[in-house]
Amino acid sequence: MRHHRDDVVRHAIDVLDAYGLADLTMRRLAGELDVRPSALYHHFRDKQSLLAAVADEVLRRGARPLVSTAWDEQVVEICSGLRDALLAYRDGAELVSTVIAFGLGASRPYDDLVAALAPARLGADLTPTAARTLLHLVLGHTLDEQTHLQAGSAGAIGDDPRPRSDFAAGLGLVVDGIRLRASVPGSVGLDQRA
Amino acid sequence: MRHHRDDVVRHAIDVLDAYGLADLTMRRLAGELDVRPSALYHHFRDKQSLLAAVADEVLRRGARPLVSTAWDEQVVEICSGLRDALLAYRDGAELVSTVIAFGLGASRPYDDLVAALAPARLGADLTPTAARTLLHLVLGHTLDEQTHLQAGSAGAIGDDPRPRSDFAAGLGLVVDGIRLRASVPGSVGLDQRA
DNA sequence: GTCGCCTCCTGAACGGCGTTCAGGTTAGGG
DNA sequence: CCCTAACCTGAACGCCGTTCAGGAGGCGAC
Repeated sequence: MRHHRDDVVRHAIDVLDAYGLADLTMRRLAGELDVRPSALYHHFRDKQSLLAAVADEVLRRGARPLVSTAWDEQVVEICSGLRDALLAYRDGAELVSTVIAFGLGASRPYDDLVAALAPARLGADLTPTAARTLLHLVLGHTLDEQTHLQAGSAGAIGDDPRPRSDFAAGLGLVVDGIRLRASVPGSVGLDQRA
Repeated sequence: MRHHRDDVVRHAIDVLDAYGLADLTMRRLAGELDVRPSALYHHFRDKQSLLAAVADEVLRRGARPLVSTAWDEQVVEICSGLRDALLAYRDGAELVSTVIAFGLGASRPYDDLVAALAPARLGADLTPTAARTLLHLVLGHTLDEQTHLQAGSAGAIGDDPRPRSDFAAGLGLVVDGIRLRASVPGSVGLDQRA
């Protein structure tokens, strides 16, 4: 049976989730598609491009529409949604982190953050900095979290799991820092429990 | 000539700086030491352990004593020092990031941050969270920065370099967020330019 | 002085990886 | 029905990390 680009990406996600990023190899993926490895190079220039497409698909599947109107709540939504998307597949955080680090794709979360931060009217050119800071926090934290989760679910112990809502706490830290520089205060002043 | 563990680590750093992490291979390192690859396995159980030792040495070489007394200034010192250490060698940020992510070593910066944050008396168990948040910021940012720096110094253009003091701005964001939760306010209230 | 030990290393192999390329096959529109 | 483009094969290349049995060499103990 012959495949298209999308079939390859779909199967790649299956392999990723079943065997992990280290075992997401061109040969194994080809085997899963019942095809010779060289066939994959008809669809992707190299493995990096494949991984970029896989990362984009992981993010696409995890995408949710924003429901908040205040910029700070939107930021929290985007970051939490990104974390959920990364946790949805084995090694998702590692995959997306490397793709972003090499600048090959997965730029959607950054763009969304910049858009959400725009109404805050941060001073100078602080908006990209804030967006990157948030992105680094989410990627780093989720990578940590996922590594420890998977180390725990395998036999390897010796690593205490992360506290329950560590993510929310770290994110709150950064959002507060951003809020201090905002000309438009977001939802601060409203009931924080709302 | 026969080598010790430390010779191997030293040469590994040379190879890292000259050829990059991707080309820091057991075979190339062995070649540089004028030795067969299998000889390296007398000194290190596997490549991961080697990389952990290399990361530790990179951090050790970059270590500087703290000069500040206020906790928030110490935090900035530690983070800036870490960034400098990572930038001192090619792919330093990528190396240390992966070693930390896999939990194989390079725990010094985290421990230092926890120690520096202690006097702030953050609520609940927020100290480890704050330390990790800072660490993720520094690692993520520096990885970004170094990637773009090296992409620029190679022929590959198309990527705008990061603004000059983007790092300090992002760090300030997070430190302010932490300061909001501190029972001991650090150097706030003193002249910020001091 | 030589014996034995411990450290360091060799030589050779194993299985796996990403990637290339010339050429075969097949589906689907004109 | 044929042609073209999309898709794939088969075979190879040069890397990689890692293992293992065994050889060499310095050095302290006797």
